[in-house]
Amino acid sequence: MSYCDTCVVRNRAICAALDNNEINALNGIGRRKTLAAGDPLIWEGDDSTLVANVIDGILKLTNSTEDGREQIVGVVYPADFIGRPFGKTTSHSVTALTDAKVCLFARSDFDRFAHEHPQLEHKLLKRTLDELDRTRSWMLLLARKSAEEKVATFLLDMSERLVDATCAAPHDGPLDEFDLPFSRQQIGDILGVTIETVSRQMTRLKRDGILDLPTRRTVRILDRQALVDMAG
Amino acid sequence: MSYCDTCVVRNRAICAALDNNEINALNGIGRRKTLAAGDPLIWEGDDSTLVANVIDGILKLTNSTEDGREQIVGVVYPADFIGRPFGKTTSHSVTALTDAKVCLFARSDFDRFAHEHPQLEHKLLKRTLDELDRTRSWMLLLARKSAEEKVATFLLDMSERLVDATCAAPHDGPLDEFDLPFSRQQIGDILGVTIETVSRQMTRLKRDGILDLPTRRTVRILDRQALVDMAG
DNA sequence: CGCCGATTTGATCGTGGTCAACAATAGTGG
DNA sequence: CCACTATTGTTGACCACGATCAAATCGGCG
Repeated sequence: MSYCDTCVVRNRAICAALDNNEINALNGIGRRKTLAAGDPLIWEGDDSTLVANVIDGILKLTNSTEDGREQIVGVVYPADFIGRPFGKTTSHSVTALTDAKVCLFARSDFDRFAHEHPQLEHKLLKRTLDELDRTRSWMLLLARKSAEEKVATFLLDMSERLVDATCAAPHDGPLDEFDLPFSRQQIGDILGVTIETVSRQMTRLKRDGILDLPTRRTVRILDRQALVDMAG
Repeated sequence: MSYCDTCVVRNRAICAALDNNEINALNGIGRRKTLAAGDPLIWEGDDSTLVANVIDGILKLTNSTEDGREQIVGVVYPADFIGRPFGKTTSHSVTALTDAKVCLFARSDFDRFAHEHPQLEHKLLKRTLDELDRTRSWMLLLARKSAEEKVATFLLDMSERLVDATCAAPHDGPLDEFDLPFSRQQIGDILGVTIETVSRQMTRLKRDGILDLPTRRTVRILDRQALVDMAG
């Protein structure tokens, strides 16, 4: 009897590539860990000794300059994979944004296991290729878009990404109302702007009737088309 | 007798994972293609029907907004892999920056071949993970660094990346003199700044005695430490 | 030599950063 | 449940960096 039997991401994480025997073997080398919001999991520049699957919660990947400027270079959701297998060092920090549960492996154990299970590597490869595409698209936003375009793009992105988080209704398509899993500071760190700029743009969107902001964390999209036009 | 026998990147590209029999099989589904500087290979949003290995030359990967702003999201060198296997669409354009030679595969052929050769997928996975790390580091630069820091970082990056291009001396370490494979416009597109800003920063570095710029494309680093300090 | 594209240089302007004050919300203990 | 505090978010004033527009200069090539 393994933890995995009851794992909510069993069929969405890379583990979906494995049959029951294999899952049991994997279970033998992994362990669960619970993180509180704000807890670090991996530090930038650490030796790469850990990899993990996200079971529940949201975590951020960050890079920082020596003088403390921080950039969020990725956000991981349940079923996503964390860490740098087959390599010596990790180039970014991983920190829980919400309370989170992860399934943790020693990198060396995972590397060995992956090597013996090509289907697992295949899943991981697809995931990594997807993530690379997403990351590259984000570069265009960071480098070329105005603050207005950044915020509009971000909100649209969220309304799509958070669909399975709110697994409530089986309707397709993006959400028109959702709770942001980020503070204003974190949104700034994602978009490469300051907290004040995020705030000003949000206020403006509300004033123009494109959004409603019932609470600080809640967003209701009133005019999606306007947002799309604005996203550039 | 296959093309691959004489391929200069045979032992550096992902093909290095294959033995001679396998290489022959791969050779059967690939073909060489020559590109002139400026030639496009793949268009953003195309159906993903091609993948390739770079044999010689340098190519850029770009994303663009509808209104024509362009961002270079990646640069590929000999032995690097191009394209999006196991997926439906490519999210960026690929264009030759210099005259180039590539080894081209139909995506479906490559996908099938890769599936049957886990060692190949493994190499590709490592490469993709490396590229993802590099891309994420670049996000910090795009989002948070000043023009001065961007240019300094870029020059240091070039002095390291171009080492094997100039396979002349067997000395390790970065180059202190090299020819940029990019125009000022392209440097701007990599750093997310305008051509004028690149030019001004370069001029300033020269005036301060940190660089010498014998020709428009040649860079000689006179004070590497100053550049490092400046890169932030 | 003369042409054309690439680059440099200069002048001006606007976006978003910075600094500072204020407001709202969440969290804590009486 | 409310007062009090700490934290987070909002708003305003000002300024700097880099964009934009424009002109001059360089360099390669016929």
